[in-house]
Amino acid sequence: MNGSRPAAGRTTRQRTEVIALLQEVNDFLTAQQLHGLLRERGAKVGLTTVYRTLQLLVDSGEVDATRLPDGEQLFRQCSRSRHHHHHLVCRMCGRTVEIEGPAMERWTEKVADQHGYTDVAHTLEIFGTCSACAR
Amino acid sequence: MNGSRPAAGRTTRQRTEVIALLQEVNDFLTAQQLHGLLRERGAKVGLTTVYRTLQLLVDSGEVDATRLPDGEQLFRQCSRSRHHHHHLVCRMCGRTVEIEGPAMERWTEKVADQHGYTDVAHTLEIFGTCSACAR
DNA sequence: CTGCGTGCAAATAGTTTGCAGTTCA
DNA sequence: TGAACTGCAAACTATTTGCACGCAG
Repeated sequence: MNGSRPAAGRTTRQRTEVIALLQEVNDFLTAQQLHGLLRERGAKVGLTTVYRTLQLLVDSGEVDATRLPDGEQLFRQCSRSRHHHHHLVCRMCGRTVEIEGPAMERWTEKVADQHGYTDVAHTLEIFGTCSACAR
Repeated sequence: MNGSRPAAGRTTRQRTEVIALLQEVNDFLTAQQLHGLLRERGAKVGLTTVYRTLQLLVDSGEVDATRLPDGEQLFRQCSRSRHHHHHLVCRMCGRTVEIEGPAMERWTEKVADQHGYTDVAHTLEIFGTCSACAR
């Protein structure tokens, strides 16, 4: 229903760096944090480029994007397995756990269907305080 | 764990108008749309006040807030029954259906618990195309 | 070569804040 | 009366866009 795939574009130094960092961190980061980290490690990448690259990656489905309750965007390289899942995020330290819930997935579709909605999608985020922060 | 309730504040003309409109519309609106509608119907309310009132209502739990995938905030007077629920939103026309899923609620808590997360909360939105828009 | 990609600065858009005047209790 | 509320304009923040230059293919 959505054959997005190519969207690769050129292989530039900055794109490589952004992607590399995303793979290393393997956690949610805002575009700004990402940009900051890149500069720290010496990579000369403009904030603009970070945004543009991220946008590209999200469009091609290589990166997941969410929003903080505060509204800022968070990016993470996780759909690498192209596998749909959700996140359990610590509201204190941000530690994230990937979770799945096939039953829940089915439930959302069933509900949407019962109300006559098609082409269903959903977003689910679970927030909590992780054991380390709770202490 | 959270006995929020009072937070009423003063009863002013503008607050009354905002609340009245929210009750009438009973659907998700952005602060700006709300402001626009208020002006149309002659109510003289400043955008600033709309934002401040909405913030107040959200804090006191009288109003629900979400975000468009685009990032803007949406407000709706629905937790009136103080009952936790979610929404099934048409991505075309915005038509919204309130839904519940006790089993799903329990599931999120169980998952969070298994990972040692406490003080759990979650957000879930289901997007789809309603029957009217699908035609 | 030649057009996609980059980065700076300026532009947006939504939301918040400072402050003086207004109003509810 | 006097603290809470209002509204305008200015401030902010995150993100986007215009444009000239540089580099991948």
